[in-house]
Amino acid sequence: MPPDLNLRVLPRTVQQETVDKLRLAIFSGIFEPGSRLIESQLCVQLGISRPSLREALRSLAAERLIDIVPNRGPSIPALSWEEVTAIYEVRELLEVEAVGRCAQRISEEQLRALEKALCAFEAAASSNDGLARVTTAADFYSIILANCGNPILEEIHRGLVARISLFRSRSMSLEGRAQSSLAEMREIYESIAAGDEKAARRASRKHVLKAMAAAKKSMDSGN
Amino acid sequence: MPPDLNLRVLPRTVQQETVDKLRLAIFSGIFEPGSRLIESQLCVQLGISRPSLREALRSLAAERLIDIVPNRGPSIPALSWEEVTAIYEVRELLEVEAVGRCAQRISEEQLRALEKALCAFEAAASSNDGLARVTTAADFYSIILANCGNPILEEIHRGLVARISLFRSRSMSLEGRAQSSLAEMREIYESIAAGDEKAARRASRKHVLKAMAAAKKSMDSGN
DNA sequence: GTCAACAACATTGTCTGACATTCTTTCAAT
DNA sequence: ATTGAAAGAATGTCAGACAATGTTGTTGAC
Repeated sequence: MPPDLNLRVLPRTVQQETVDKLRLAIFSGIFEPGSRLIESQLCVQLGISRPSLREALRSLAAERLIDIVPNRGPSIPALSWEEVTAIYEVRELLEVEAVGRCAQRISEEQLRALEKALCAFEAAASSNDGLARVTTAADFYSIILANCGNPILEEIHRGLVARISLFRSRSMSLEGRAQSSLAEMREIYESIAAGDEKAARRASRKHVLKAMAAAKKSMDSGN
Repeated sequence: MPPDLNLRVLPRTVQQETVDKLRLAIFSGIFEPGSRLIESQLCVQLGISRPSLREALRSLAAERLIDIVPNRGPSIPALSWEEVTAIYEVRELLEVEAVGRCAQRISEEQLRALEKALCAFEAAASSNDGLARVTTAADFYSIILANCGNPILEEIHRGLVARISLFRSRSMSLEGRAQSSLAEMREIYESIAAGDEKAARRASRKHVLKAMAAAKKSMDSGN
């Protein structure tokens, strides 16, 4: 028997579907930060039973995508700027490392995929579709992280970025941010394509720092 | 009213207690890696109902402390060496950063606490109490991480170390590992005490690399 | 009118029990 | 020995219930 033929189709359970749906809902910002999630309401809206919902909520709480206070139930975290800063700092640490490794080891094929993702973001950056900007940018990173050679790094980075998804989408709709973001991402891409690890790390660090500055700006401007 | 007086005693729910108990049980290695956890058995052993147990299991799964495969249920992950390596690499990234930051910002008081933790580990290292070695070593890091100034870094580091707790305790009982570990930790402590960030980072990196080598050795030696 | 106590309501935490679906194992037949 | 089918075990999911806790609104006192 071929040893690693992973053909098994994982059945999707209600619990998993629910986690995915809620995660997406949180990303899309339909829940106000700080607002509470009422189990009974969610059950009706999602068409599932309370036990299934509660299991899904525990998963999300462990991912830090929601807070659960005993006897008060789940709510959307209202991140302070200190927390956001802390997340961006760790993100920088991980992302710079990932970009550096990626520059050393990415395949031709994946590099082409990365280029394609960059083009997609370029198109989105010029458009007015806020959602498209965020998702295409996410695709770009996702390819980099998938090629850094360390799945744990990838996993943790994904978790961190998820927690600040709202800030990212907000700051991405800041005047001019999409364009400068594009420039920074192009620099990252060029460095990776050239296999220049040092330059790639530099570009990546610059990009994260600018993203953090933009997030702060969007946060200060009240919105 | 004093604004930030966080006096609220968070009630502990059955679910939380269960998560903690199971986490501890996993750390202590009473479950064989790869072995399955049977809900009905755990319910009886923990004296709780299935819904509560299942919620706890979802939390642990999100922390990657257990695997859950649909229709097969939860099991203890059997980490491959590749995965362990990946975890150690990210741990290095985070821990080196934390140690470096800690060297710059730790208070006198916390420094004394760190020294005390080091002494506790020194005592444990000379003893034959395997559990004490692991816990005192964990205390030492925990103080460092708590003083790195970034709670996210701390949180993620804790999660990562949890996932390789078994390897850590195994390698710590390797002949001579505790003593060399002590020397490395003392070097870290000295650098932090001297406020020498560069040296602290160097010492930390060396320590993690040696720990990883020890883990590999203990893994290869079958056990 | 403002504030505090209290009652009514809403929500969560937890359990029991049930059933369909999906593994897993056993055992018989080829 | 391999295959196949049937029995058994375990999980996924739901419905309903009730106590404990939080929240809200009302009443009454000052």
